[in-house]
Amino acid sequence: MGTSSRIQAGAVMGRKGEEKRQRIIDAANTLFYHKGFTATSFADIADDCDVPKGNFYFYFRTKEELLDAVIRDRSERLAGLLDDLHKDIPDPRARLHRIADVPFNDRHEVAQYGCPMGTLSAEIGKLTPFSQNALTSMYSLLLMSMHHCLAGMGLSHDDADHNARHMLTRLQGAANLAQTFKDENWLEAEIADIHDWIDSL
Amino acid sequence: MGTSSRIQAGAVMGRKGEEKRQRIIDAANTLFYHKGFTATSFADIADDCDVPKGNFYFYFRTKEELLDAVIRDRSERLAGLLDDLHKDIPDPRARLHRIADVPFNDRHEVAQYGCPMGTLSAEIGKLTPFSQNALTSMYSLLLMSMHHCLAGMGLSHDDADHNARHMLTRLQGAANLAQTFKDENWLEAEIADIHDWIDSL
DNA sequence: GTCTATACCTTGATAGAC
DNA sequence: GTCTATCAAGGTATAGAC
Repeated sequence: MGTSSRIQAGAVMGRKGEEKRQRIIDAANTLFYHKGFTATSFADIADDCDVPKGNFYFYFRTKEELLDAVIRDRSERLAGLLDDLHKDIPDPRARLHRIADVPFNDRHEVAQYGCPMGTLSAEIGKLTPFSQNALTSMYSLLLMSMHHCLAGMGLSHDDADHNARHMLTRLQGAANLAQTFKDENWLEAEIADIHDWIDSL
Repeated sequence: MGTSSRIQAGAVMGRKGEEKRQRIIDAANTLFYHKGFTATSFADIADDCDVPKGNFYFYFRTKEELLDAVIRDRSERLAGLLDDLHKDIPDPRARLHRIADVPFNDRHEVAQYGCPMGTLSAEIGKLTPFSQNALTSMYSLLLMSMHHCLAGMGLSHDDADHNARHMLTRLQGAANLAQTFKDENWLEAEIADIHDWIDSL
């Protein structure tokens, strides 16, 4: 948090400011997910977080900087989630099953809005390289977690690499098609297959 | 073509008009793919196709109608491509291999802009149900072609369903992640795996 | 430090001349 | 039928009062 505000607008904030900044990020996070980055306006965000839109520029110099903060915030949440799984579930295979279930747990939203990372990445990848790094490092978190599980299950380094990529690909594709067809069953079916595949390794 | 113009603006056009309408669709098609639907303005399209933007409304009542025409145009191209494959390659397994190679053949563009259908679907799915049907019927074309190949390879109806879904999921995920990482190798690696998988069926 | 008022630009869409 | 000129609305961003 201190890290991310350093590279944002040079603002020095008190406790209240930090809290307000977070409110903006939270509202933007949801709206970028539900409507997309380009289709979301500052007015939309302002309505949702009760901060006047003119005030946004005290916390973020541009819309892209807000996007960056949103992605970093998501990364931190994902890192926390993966950390928790790592602490709570020592068995690597069981843990991998739980990772496969992450999108399934949100299947209703995923069928409506797609994968929060995948849809944003698809949009941003066309627009600007600005937040490219933040996005790929977020995916790398997932890949590393999967890799760690697979290695723990006895796979070689190369095999773990290969299968982590494979698993992420399937999850991403399932999320995209579940959204396209507005059908959670697509996600459900493919994730069920992934569970079988994990057990076959 | 006659069919699609009927449901668009009530315009009656001559040969020149049809040709101009097609120029608009072609330019919009490329720009929606490269920049996204929301981020593409009529001014952008007008610049690329040498038709004054005010004139667009003679051919399409709204931007959404233009989008619809773009998707229908893509559908016709895909249907033609699949038809050609069907005529040229009678062996179902060989044909399925060729279908798997479709995104691979455009790997350079896919690594930059993602899957033309998948990225559009991810964006549009959040905005409006307007072109939902046109999009899903386009995916259904692919699914049916895959299903037909799989059934021809001796799989039961249910197995063919299941595996067509699985294959489409992998292709879609591979395209998304290739774009995210700006890395054609991701696409290449996953499609290589799909070829192995096809041969294992 | 925080927020209001607003500038300036681009958007999708329209009206009416040719 | 085709296109130019323009609209009202909404976009991001800024300047400056409190």
